[in-house]
Amino acid sequence: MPENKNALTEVVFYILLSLYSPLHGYGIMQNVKEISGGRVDLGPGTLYGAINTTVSKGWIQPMEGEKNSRKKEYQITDTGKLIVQNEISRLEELVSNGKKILGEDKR
Amino acid sequence: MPENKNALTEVVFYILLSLYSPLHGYGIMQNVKEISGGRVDLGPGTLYGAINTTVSKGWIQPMEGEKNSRKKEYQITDTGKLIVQNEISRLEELVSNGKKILGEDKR
DNA sequence: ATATAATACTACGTAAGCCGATATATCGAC
DNA sequence: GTCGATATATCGGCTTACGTAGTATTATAT
Repeated sequence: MPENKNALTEVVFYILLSLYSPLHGYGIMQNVKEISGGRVDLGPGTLYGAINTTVSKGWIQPMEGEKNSRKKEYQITDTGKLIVQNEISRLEELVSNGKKILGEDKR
Repeated sequence: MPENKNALTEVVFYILLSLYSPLHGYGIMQNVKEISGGRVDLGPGTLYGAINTTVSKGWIQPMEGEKNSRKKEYQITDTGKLIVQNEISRLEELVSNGKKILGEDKR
């Protein structure tokens, strides 16, 4: 059976990147928009949906304690870091394959 | 309104790359598998579905003539080449953002 | 001759992703 | 004291992508 089951969406990728430092949902929304140069702009449905699926996959986790604030913080897990590294490798493969073809096309 | 409508799927990206030289459907299937190192393996539904959507978007087009063979060849259009270039830029942005965060994390 | 590979294509189902709307609550500024 | 920004969360629906299975024809190998 064909199995292409590794690609992350841009949304998930940026959420994972954002959580290398602990951050709460709303902060993720802002941070993703900022580091993507405004290109990736999350609505609440997208954001909290993605948070839930990544939590249930064990890629991020809510932080302990923190009862004093209404902010709910998350951080990336070791599994999540692995996923990010694999994704970067995959992306680099795409870029390198793409550039190879583009180079041949120029000449 | 938020609009994150630029990301290509791996399947479409590799199909576009394959068509920098004219190629028929079945050949695309084999070529994609080869240049992706076996990672991307298309079934017929996926392949011809993607061919149809990219044709209707004007990213690829069937080649003229060629009545002698039952092979139906396609090639990438100028629009398609633009799409590929934008996609590579987008991918490079992801990689560079990713590596920046990873670098900070190591130290 | 016949089986197998090459080649093209459709129909259908399912899952995932993303988004808008909506609800609710608090904080700070003016 | 009111309004905009901050903050969390759910629901329902739309769209797209992908895969499986099937149909059909022709070329090639044995």
